[in-house]
Amino acid sequence: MKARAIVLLDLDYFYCQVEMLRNGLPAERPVAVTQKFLVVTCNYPARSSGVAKLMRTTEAVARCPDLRLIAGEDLTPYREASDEAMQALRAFGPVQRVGLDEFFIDVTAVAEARASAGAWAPGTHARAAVRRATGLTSSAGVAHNKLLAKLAASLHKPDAQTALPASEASAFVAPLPLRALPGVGARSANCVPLRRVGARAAAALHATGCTTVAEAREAGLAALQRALGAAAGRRLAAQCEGACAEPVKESGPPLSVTVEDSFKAAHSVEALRLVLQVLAPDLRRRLADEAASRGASAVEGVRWRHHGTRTMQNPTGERDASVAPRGPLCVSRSCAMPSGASGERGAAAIAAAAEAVLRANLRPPQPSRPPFHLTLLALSATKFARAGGLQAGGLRDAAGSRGAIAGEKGASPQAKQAAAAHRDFRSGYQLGQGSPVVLMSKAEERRDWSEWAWEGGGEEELCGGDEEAGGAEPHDVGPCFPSPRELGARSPSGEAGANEAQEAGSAEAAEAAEAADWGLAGRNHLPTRSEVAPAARGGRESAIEDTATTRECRRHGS
DNA sequence: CTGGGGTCCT
DNA sequence: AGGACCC
Repeated sequence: MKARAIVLLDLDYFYCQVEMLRNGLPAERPVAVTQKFLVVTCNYPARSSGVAKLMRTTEAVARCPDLRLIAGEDLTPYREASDEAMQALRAFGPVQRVGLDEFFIDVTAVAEARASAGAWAPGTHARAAVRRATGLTSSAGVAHNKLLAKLAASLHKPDAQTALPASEASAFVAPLPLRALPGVGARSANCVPLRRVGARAAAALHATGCTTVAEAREAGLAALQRALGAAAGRRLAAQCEGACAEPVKESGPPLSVTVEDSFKAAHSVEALRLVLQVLAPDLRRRLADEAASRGASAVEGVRWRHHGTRTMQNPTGERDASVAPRGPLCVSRSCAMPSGASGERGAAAIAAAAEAVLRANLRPPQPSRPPFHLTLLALSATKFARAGGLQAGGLRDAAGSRGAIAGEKGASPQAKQAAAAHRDFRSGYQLGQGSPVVLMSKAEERRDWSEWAWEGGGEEELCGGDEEAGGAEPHDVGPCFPSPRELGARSPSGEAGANEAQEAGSAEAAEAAEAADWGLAGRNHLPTRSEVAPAARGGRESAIEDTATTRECRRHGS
């Protein structure tokens, strides 16, 4: 394959940085973005005080009394910032978005075009463009393929980048734990107790005794394919050499749109209807947003989760069989997506279709028992028609989407009531008298949680080694990639102060260095095994989203 | 006292 | 349709 130049750009502590910009907070101020009772992301001053992602807010404040907490339930600003960053990056080549805060860019063509005019530094320019467009700092990895770009990006952050020369690829990946390779998840690696690993593939991989890339490499292709199957084994073997032929797959409009909510319990169709009254308008609105390219002629999927079925915390799924039939974690069924109606009538049609699916698939009520016990409900739109086919019918919604959405800003009283009731429902609070919704009392809730508790502690303990690796300070990596003069690069965009924190080196020198590093000529000091391994999985931003609360905020116009 | 979305593979 | 993986 022709040599490529790939950039992985990762927006630093994404939600938190967006909020700091919006609120004009100084960089040194410790800040955390919360959802419900959890810190979902925080900036580096907060981290240095011991605040971590997914920490309870009470614990975070105890560790860092100065911590500024910002509610981040409304994802709208994050979606917008992500879109703006993506737009800015399109100038550099095809862009593949991963979550809201990561982007692969294939900069090969642009790099070749610029090469004749001298050295060109893709990571430096891409990060400067994102900063110019959004004000956000980012970290990047620059390499010949997606695998190495992704791994390199985690070596230096925030507001830094790492180029990884192809000549170093093999030595670079060798000491990494297998789990560090993208695509090798908890079920494929042996970092979790085997009793949680149902896949025979994982057991087989574990049986090979491989925990690091170097060991897997020695096991050989045949062994990996026996363990993982032909395709996955081949891919893993390639990754173990630092190779990755996977192209940057340009992200277009989404292939599916899902809205979902989880809750303690829904025991009645009435309760589900209440949830649907929130989910359906949200799905319809999301579809209207996307409709310019696909419209409403999709398939509607309805997915739900039975309480007590197999989960990560409850692998065997053993529980009260009266409300928790044995079976998969989530059940999904689909039906034709109602099309043609817009606005609230469209939402009502979606809700009605979903309710019909649920009624047809959930066990009918029994006299003395709750008919079911669902803990999650999702609506999704998939299998979109090709753009050409839509213009005629379903797209009416889309054509007027702007106006329609604006017109919905003030939600109807019914919608507001449904939203408020739904919020209460999620929180476990009682609704007014005569409510048809079955709610759990606080006592029931507690009992329920105790039954869910799993002996031996939580994920953190089980994956302690992994967590430890994730917490490693990127700058402990030591002298390796990139060279110090690259870190000193100023923005080549000419924007004053774009990288004011960085000191030495001209932009030209930095460009030459970076260009050399991802190209053929560069030769960097190699990190030692112990330096690289812990850092390789570090520093990823969590992108936990709480769209239920987001919906409420948006609906209530705040 | 983890989510809510996504995509891809089987 | 169900998982496994990613953020």
